[in-house]
Amino acid sequence: MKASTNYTKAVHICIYLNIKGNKLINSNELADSVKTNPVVIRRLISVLRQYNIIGSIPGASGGFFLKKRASEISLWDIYLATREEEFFKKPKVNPECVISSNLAVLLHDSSMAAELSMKSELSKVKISDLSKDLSNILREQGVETLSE
Amino acid sequence: MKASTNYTKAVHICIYLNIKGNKLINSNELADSVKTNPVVIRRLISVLRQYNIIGSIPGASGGFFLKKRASEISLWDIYLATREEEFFKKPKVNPECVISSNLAVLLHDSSMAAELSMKSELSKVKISDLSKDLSNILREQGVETLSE
DNA sequence: AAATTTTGTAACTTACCGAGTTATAGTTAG
DNA sequence: CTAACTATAACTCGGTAAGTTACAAAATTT
Repeated sequence: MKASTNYTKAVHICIYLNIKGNKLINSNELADSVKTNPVVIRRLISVLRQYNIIGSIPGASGGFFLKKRASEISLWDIYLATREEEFFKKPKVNPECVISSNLAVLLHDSSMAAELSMKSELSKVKISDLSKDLSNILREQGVETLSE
Repeated sequence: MKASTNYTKAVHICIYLNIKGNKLINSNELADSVKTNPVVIRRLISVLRQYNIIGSIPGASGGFFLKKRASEISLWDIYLATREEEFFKKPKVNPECVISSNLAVLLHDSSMAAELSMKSELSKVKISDLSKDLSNILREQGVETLSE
């Protein structure tokens, strides 16, 4: 499996946009929240845009917004958008070894099945659910400020 | 998800040991097959040993062997042994952001569920199955030499 | 329409970490 | 006792995710 924090960052961004409502949020504000660089945000969002999860408006007072309702964006959607090409990363093939040169084929089916099995679980959870969960956590913590 | 080729390498090693039968195989031979360094092999096997998948015998004419029958080692066993601590890698927490500081909690349940959902799929496939699949592939390719 | 604010992206740099290497202590066979 | 191994610590190397700089393009503001 390929390393990446993109999944987690993408969830963060979606919850942020959801909480802020219908306002356009720019990459600077998102970068502050995620504590990273605005370019990193724009790069990640350019992928999420291809998957129709986030929309963007360029130009002065432009910014980003959820392209779908939060109840229509699942963790599986975000997983699909941010996942790496290969589920299990393969080491370089040793052509002199019959095992090595056939490993990808040998593992293909089970890898696909394993990845697909996550779909049913991750599809259950929507961004709207997580926003709600967050509200509850903050209420328990005595924090009242969520949106402003 | 954390990057690592350990899962694939571990499967390779197990198939290799299985095909070679009851002989002890040393880290040099395994390293040649996987095309890596003997230390890399020993490091990986030291983990697999903790999970009772592979055994080792030190000293002259020592080496490695499958600790269980190939039909009792599933891909899930190997996944468990070689997986990284966290299913989805988290970026560093921004304590000033209520989303960031609660993300791990928010995503915990669905991450666990997703990972566990793979169990049923990966448990189905045993090292003995893969060895058999490999034999079939090689037979189709007209290659006769598997063990020696 | 000029100035300003923002996205989009390419190109470069930095930092981290998996992988590879070196070195050495410990273990067993012969 | 020596040779052939494993076990593991400590170090280096290299690839790549992340961060940065730069600037073109787009839209708003004045």
